[in-house]
Amino acid sequence: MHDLILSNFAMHIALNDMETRHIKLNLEYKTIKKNEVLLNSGEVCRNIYFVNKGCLRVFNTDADGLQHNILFCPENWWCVDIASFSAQNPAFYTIEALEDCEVFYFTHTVLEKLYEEIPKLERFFRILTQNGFNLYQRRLTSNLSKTAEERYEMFRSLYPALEQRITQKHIASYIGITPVFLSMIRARK
Amino acid sequence: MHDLILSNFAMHIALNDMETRHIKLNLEYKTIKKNEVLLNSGEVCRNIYFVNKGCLRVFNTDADGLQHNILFCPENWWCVDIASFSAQNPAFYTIEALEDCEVFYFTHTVLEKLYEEIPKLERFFRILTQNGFNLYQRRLTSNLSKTAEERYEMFRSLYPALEQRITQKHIASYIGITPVFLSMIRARK
DNA sequence: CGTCTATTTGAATGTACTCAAAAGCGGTGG
DNA sequence: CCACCGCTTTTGAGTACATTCAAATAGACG
Repeated sequence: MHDLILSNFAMHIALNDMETRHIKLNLEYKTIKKNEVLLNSGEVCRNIYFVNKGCLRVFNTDADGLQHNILFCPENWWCVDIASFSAQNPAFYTIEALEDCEVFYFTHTVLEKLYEEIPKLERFFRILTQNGFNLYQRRLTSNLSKTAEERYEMFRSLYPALEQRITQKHIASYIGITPVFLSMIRARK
Repeated sequence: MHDLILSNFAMHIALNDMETRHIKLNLEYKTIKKNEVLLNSGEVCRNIYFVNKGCLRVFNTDADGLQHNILFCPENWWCVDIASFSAQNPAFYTIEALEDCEVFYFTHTVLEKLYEEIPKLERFFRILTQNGFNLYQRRLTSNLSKTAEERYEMFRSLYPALEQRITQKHIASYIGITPVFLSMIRARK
């Protein structure tokens, strides 16, 4: 049951048996249905989620009521509103299930305690944050320099399996165009 | 001389006299001339810079040879290609001085050593990375949802003093439009 | 003072959006 | 299992936002 998340930790840190057991004990688990909301914009983000099965999306709703997806989290991804989680203040983003999901999560309180008990975990999440920082920096750069068609191709190579699982309207929102225009891009191939 | 950088540390961590002295001893200092390059895309980013005076820009040059600014670093900002610095592999970005500058910096080797000696520093840079992560996430969101004119207003409110110091062409590149179009936006006010 | 670069202005073009209508698709209930 | 409803995708026409190219003007720097 914990295979995926343990292999995820192992990507950046080495945990011994005792640490592994301790982490498992502190890890919560839950299943959520498609369209269920894990975090609402305006609420405090109390948990950091690991997607074991299914797919989440992170989006913001702008002043005109339009939704903008900034991230998809399929299996093996971590998902959180980092600003809200780390400062425990109201979230800017909403997190919602695109499919039925199974997630593990740490509450903020538990994670702070675990940082003391297993300092390696702090390192793990620092690396995760760094990678995310870099990912967004790169995406910002490509949004500044590339056309919608090129961004669509980038999405397809970043998430090759995901295109079949989520609707075009969500992909369009992620790359920053209207669903109508995405349909036109796809038509001219 | 160290006033600004010490107050910057104090924003997130409390250092005692001994730690402060130790950090000062490990901190390098240098002055650079306008247009001088601190890091070239393709080189390994060996240093993490703190801007004490002047202003740096971070940009990437795309396949067509066009430059795209992703960040300005005036006084009191940290500046680094985080992916290159943390993994010590070739940088994606170039860092260049927009004005004559004074910078402090840690080399990668020294910082790794300092993390062991003063663990609070690891915390400091984790928070810095988190803030940066959040900043880029927000900018990505606003680039997806706002027009050029709105993004220009956002730039002005984020960097109020900077507009007078840097050229329009660099601002245009930062908000992702051509200098010509920025000039038109400014004209219709 | 002259040269080089940045900015402005104008016209033509292209990229992406809005609005509207039709077609496709998935889930639900009879 | 089919019919219906709601949502997504497609298609088309007209429009707005932003770009390119070109030329003129202004500014910065040696």
